[in-house]
Amino acid sequence: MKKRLSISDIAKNLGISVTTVSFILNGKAKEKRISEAQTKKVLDYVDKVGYKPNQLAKSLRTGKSKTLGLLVEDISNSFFANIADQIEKFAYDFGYHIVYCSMNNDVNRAKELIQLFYDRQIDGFIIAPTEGLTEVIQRLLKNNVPVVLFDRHLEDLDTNYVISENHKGSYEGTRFLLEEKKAARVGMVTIDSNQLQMRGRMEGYKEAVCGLEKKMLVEKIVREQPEEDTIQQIRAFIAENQLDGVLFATNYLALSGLKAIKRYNLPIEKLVSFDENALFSLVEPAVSAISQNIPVIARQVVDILINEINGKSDGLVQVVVPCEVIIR
Amino acid sequence: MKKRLSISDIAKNLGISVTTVSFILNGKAKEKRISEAQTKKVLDYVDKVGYKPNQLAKSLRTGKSKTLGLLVEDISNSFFANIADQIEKFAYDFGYHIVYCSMNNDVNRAKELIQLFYDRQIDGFIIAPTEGLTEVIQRLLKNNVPVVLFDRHLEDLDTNYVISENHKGSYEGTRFLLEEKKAARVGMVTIDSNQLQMRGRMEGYKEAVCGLEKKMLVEKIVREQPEEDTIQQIRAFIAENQLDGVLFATNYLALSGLKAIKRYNLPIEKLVSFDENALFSLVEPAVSAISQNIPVIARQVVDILINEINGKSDGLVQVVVPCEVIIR
DNA sequence: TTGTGAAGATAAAACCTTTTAGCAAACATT
DNA sequence: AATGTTTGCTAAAAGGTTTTATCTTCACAA
Repeated sequence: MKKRLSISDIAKNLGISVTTVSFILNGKAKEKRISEAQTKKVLDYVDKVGYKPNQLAKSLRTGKSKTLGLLVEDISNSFFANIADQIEKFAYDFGYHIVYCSMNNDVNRAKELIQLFYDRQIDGFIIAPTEGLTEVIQRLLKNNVPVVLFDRHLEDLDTNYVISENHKGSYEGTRFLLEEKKAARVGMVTIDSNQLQMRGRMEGYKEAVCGLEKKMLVEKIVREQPEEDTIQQIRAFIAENQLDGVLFATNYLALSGLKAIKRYNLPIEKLVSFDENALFSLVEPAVSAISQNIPVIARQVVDILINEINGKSDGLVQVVVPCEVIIR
Repeated sequence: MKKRLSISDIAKNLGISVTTVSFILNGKAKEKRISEAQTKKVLDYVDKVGYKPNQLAKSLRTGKSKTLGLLVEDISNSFFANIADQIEKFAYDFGYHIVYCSMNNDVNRAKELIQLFYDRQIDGFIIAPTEGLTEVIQRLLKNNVPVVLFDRHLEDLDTNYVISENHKGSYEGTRFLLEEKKAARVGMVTIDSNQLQMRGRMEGYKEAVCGLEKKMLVEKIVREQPEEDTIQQIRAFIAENQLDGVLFATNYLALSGLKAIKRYNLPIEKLVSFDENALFSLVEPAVSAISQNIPVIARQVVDILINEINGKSDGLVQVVVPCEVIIR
C-alpha cells in the first residue's frame, strides 16, 4: 500500500503545529480558541488532499474504538442474520460499527474471538452465549468491559441481557395447536441443551399440555449430529407417538422436521416453530411461528450497551420481550 | 476497563528490556541470540500473568492487521451467509480474521464502510460489488490495496475476481426445463440490473430458448420495490404469458415467485432458480437449482487475496467456477 | 598484548494520534 | 506603569508495539 498522509504531514505542509490540526479536526477549534481563518485553512486543505486520520492510532491513544463486537452461533440462521442486520443499523446511528463473528458451536474458537476482540480494544460485546462461555464472559465483566447478552443468558452470570418471553411464547404456541387446531397429541422437538431459552421453551410446552392433562412428549436432538440423523429421529418420534401436532423449539429443527414429513409423507399437519422462516408460509403443511420481536430486541441491545459504554447505566438491565404467535 | 499489562510492565517486572521480551514473544529468540534461560523465564511469566500484546499497537507499528474486510449486499441472503461462513474458516487457517459488513443496497453506506475498513488498516478486501462502487474500488486499487471481487465483477475495473459460470449455468438450467421437464413456454424472472452476473444469466437463458427456436420471455424486477409488488408482477408475468416453466435469476426472486404461485394457485410447476435455498426441496412444486460451488469460490477468494497480500501474486487472477444443476 | 568475533542483551526511534501544560503577544484594568 | 486576562497557538508526553543500531563481555587466536 502507498504511504498515507499523516497529521504531521498536514501540519508540515501548512507550516503549523500538529496540535492545531488535531484540535480543528476534532471540532475543538472554538473551545481551544483557534482562529476562524486558521480553521478554514486546515479544513480546506484536509478536504483537498483527502486526509483521513488513522483510526488505529486514534484508538490506541484514546482507548476507544467506536466498534462493538457481535458474536452469534451461526450467521446463516435467519434469526441471527436478521438481528445482526438490525443491530448494525441501530449501532450505526450512534456512530458505532459492528464487527461480527460466527462461533459455529466451537467453544475454543469463541473464546479466541472474544480475546481477539478484546485485544482490538472493542468498546463492548453483544453475545448470544453458548454453554461453556461462562468463564470468559465472567472475565470480561471482571475487567469492566460492557457486555449485553441476547437470545439467552447464563445462569450464574449477572449480566445485562435481552431475551424473549420463551416460556409464554411456547405456552401459547402449544395451546394454539391444542385448542385452535384441535390437535390431540402434540409433541415437542427441542435440542439437547441446557441453554436457558430452551429450558423456558420446554417449560411453556409442559405447562400447556399438563394444563389440559395431555401427555408430555419431548424429543431431544443432539445438536452436533448430522442432519440426516435428526431427520430420522424426528420421523421416528412422530410415527411412534402417532403425533398430529409438533412444536419445534427452533427454526432449523422445524426445517429438518419438514424434510422428514415431506420425505416420508407423515400424516401430520399441525406445526408450530419458534422463530420465523421465509419458507414457513410456503410449505404444505404451513408452519405457524412463535416470532421473536427482532427490531425491539435489537434496539434494546444497542441502547443498553451504548448506555453502559457511556457510563450512564444504572445497574444491570434485563429485558424480556414478548413474542407473537403467527397463525397459519 | 481495568488497565492492561503492557510489554514494558513485563520487562520491568522481570528486570530486563522491552526489546528482549518483544523478540522472544515474536519467536525471534534464536535468531536474536537470546539465551534459553532468558527465553523460558519470559515465556513462563507471560503465561502466568496472561499477558496478551495490544493488537492496535502492533498493527500501528507493523502496518498489518491480519484482518480482511468482507462486504456483501445482504448477509441474510443464504448464498452470502454461507459464503461468508466458508471464507471466514479458510481465512482463519491463514491466521486472518474477517470483519464483515452488509451494504444493504446503499452505495453511500458502502463507500463509507470501505473507507472505514481502509482507515482501520485492513489488509485486504473481499467484495461482492454493487453498481456505483467502481470509483471507490478504483481508489483502493490505485493505493495498491489488495482486493478480490466475487459473485460479480465490474466491467471497467481490472481486478482479481472469482465468479461462477453464470452463462453456462443459466443455459443448462433452461435446457433442463425445456428438454427434461418438457416445458413449452419458459420465462425468465431477473432483476433490473446491469450487474455482469445478471447479464450472463440472461444470455444463457436467451441462448437456450433461441437454440430451440422458442420465444424469449423476460421479466425484470426493480430491486428496491416492496416484495408485494414483485409478487404481483411475477403473477401477471406467468399468467399473461401462460408459462409452464420459469427460470429465476436469484433465490430471493424464486421465493417471491413461490409466494405468487402459492397464493394464486398458478398452474405452473417447472421451476429453476439460481442459488440454492433450504426450502427448494420442501415446497410444492419443488424448485430445481443452479447451485454455485460455494466452498470452491470461498477457497479461491481467500487464496488469491492472501497471495496478493504476501506479494506472491503473479498479476491479476480471474477465476470462473462451474455451477451444478440440482434436479428436483 | 592486541585484535577479532560471537554471544547476549538493550536504548531509542518509529508508527500516528490526542491531550496536558504552557508560552508569547495583545489587550484591559487599576 | 504594573498587573491581570484573553487570544492564539504549540512542544512534548503518552499510548504499546517492533526494529535498527549499538553496546558490553568474554573467549580465543595471533
